[in-house]
Amino acid sequence: MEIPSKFNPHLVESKWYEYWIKNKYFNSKPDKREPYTIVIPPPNVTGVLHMGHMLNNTLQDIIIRRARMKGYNACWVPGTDHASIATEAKVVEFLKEKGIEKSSLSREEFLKYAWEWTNEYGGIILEQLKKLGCSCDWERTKFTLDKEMSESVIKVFVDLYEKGKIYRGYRMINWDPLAQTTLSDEEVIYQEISGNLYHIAYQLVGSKGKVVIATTRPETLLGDTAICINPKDVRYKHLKGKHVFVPLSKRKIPIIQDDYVAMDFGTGCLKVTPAHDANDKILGEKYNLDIIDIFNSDATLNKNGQKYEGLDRFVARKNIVKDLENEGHLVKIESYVHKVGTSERTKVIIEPRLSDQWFLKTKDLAKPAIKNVLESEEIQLLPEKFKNTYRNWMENIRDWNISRQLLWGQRIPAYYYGEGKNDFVVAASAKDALEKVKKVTGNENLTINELFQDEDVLDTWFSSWLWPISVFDGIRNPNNDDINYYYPTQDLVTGPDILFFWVARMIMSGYEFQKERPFSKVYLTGLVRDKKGRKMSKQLGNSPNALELISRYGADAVRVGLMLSSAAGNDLLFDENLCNQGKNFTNKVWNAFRLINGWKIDEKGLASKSNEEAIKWYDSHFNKILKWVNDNFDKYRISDSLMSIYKLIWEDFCSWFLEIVKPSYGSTIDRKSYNKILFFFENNLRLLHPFMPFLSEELWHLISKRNKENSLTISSWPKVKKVNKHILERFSLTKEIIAAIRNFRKERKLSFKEKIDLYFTKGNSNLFFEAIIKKIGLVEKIIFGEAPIHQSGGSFRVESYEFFIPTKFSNDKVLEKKKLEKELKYVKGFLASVEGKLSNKRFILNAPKDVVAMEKKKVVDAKEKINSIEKSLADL
RNA sequence: GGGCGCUUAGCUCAGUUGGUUCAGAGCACCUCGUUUACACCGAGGGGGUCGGGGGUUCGAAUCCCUCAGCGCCCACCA
Repeated sequence: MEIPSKFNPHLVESKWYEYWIKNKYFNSKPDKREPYTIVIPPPNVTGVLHMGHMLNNTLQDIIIRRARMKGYNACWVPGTDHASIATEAKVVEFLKEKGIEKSSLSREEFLKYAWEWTNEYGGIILEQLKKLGCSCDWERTKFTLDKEMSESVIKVFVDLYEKGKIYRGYRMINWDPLAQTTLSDEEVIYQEISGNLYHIAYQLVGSKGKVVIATTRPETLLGDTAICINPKDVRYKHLKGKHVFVPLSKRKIPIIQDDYVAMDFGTGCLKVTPAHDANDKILGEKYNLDIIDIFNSDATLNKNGQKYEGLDRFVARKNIVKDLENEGHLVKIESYVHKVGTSERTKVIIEPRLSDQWFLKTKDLAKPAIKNVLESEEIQLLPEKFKNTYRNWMENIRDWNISRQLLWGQRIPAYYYGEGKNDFVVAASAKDALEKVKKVTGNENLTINELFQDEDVLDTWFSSWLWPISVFDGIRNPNNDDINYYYPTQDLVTGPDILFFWVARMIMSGYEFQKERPFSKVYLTGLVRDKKGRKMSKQLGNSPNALELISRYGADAVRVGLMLSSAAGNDLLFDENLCNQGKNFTNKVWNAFRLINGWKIDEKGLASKSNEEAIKWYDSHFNKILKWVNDNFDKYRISDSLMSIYKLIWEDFCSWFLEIVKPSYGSTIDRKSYNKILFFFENNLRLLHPFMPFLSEELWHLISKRNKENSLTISSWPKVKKVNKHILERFSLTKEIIAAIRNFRKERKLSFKEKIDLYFTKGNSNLFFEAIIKKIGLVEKIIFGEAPIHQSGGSFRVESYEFFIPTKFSNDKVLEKKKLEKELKYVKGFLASVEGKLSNKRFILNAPKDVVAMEKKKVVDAKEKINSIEKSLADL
């Protein structure tokens, strides 16, 4: 059988993925086994795979594949999120290209287009996850706008409303003028911009005096309904009770006093615009000021904007500033850096706006979510540092604005029946609503057509906060088999950027609706950045195409590349070199197989001594590493786990073990050793499988013919067996001796092919593996006893043992002398420092006994070594 | 403005309660090697005193203080 020297991922990836799917290895049904559940953070239905997804989903796949191998009933639920604002924006754009304006469509027409679009372009990302090798139970795929999912959302809304936790309020909200919707506070990103602070003079009514205020938003003066000063401000005592004219307008507005105004900022006078600033709104309520809204929903000025009506807010600002200047109102313009809220989705500057919105009270919901993360640690955040961030947000949580002025989403189930603002009922369906309205109004003749459902839809997060419950239909159908079996889930793997949007809210909903935590561990990944540390973004064009990466390096290599340096919570500086390292590794493993596969087996032959020794060692060593790997997995130190496996296979298995057991040219290997080697190789593949599912599965089947029940995907994770410490110590000394021999050859320019004799001046063969040293070190004879000092040659020391190798070179003595002297100097210095420590009485008195004993042993060892070196020097 | 975190080899990072093997790993680098698994390889090697300063201690990368730099989260100062 000819096997190419390079692993070709393209030939195996789709083959095995189809095989896994065909055999339903990823599918899960409740059974007697213990469940291990992960719900995917549903990507945006219109999204395409990017590096963040790759990182995130590789981690989940590693965790779930290992759980599956460990015998759990592993269930990874995939799905997508309707992402109302982002998707709607895409659909709007798409329609625009076809010449259709959203405003020209009815709700039904728009939704029809949106669904068509979603069905055509949505869900691509799930197909891409398959390319990565993700072992999701695809039969459980959910979409947050699926009928059942939406019904759950509506049920929860009605439920919370009836509990009095949802209310309608006329509030100052964050308005996105581009998307034409409100945003929750969390969706607003504050960005520092350099703007101007305009100092504007307002003319006092009935006097010649002026009042100068400072503002960053001069255009809003058209909505001013007061000027406010601090009552303690002596500079402005004379203004009390006066009025001013609003510049560019004939309106008179009062001067009010409130200690909210900071005397040391700006001029100490504040213009008050209750319609366009949250704090001004508070002042407005306190002093019963008028509210003048000057903006349309797209942030152009409305009729209150007078002659500026129809202009965009920023155009209006320019014009107004110019006019203020012309009319002598503009005192000065200072450049000023301040923070401005922008929309997370559309990036435009947020406009504070007063409007009717739906809110969810969160204070009570937050209580169990605080307690169980911060106190009982029923839910653990990894890494722990995020607990602080979480606390900070949770303890200052504000009510959640859950309504959005969009079409793509679950429509708010509030039905209006009258003219009044509060003439509405909340019900799961129009039919239920009608019944409720009849009850409320006593009007039995009402029909459904007379009810008007609220135009708004719910925030997307109001459906995704139910995700761990709703994917198992636990809201509509409590106590069904799935929810009882799979909930609570085990791990959630996601980015810290949605800790509040999503994670915290899932925790709240979990305790509220399921009375139980939604998951026990939250693994927060870092951001994927480029190697210069910049965020990956479309604008910068620094994000590699994920699929292209997979096709270039192979999925396994990319997975390994991503995992090689990604501790939880740490940003990952992604460099394609990492993929290359992953690819090299796949090739290394591949070639290890080729090597073993090429050996001729002697069915009757006996195992050589070196084979026996090597097998004993690898058996113990593997278990030592396995334990370490398991520990790291348990601590969610996934990249450390991988690194241990990487070194185990590359260094220990390939560079040491295989080199030892490799039959010399033309000879054979005995059956017993060979079987052991295959057994070890298989165990290596088991450890590798969560990280490199394709390569490992391919090799698993190449090693021997397997039936369906024997796929690596559903095989078992190795159990830790006993480790023989003595054997490990012997091998470690063996390695050191071999390294010393190699060094010796290199120093003396002695060929690596030439056999040597090795004198071991004391001790016995129990200290190391003789046969291995002979084979790997190319040693003809190992002689226990005094070195033949009359011969030319050289000595070396490993730990406190001394070795001697005779050579034919006459110049060896010079070399040897130099080397010995150098070594002597070092050991003497070392001895001096240890003795210094020991002569310190306080050290002897205070340090633990074993530490002191250790130091004393160091002295003895060092002295012995000095003796040995001095003797060698004398003998030269 | 408040809170949190980080600063260890050229790069990315480990260093659990201060004390054997505490100064480590991977990559990169240098030297040597056409050994029939792999040059996407093998063998060997150099490199940091742990951001600066101060302190506690017999002993500190590890604890405390301070300074500097970086990052994150929260917050309405116009």
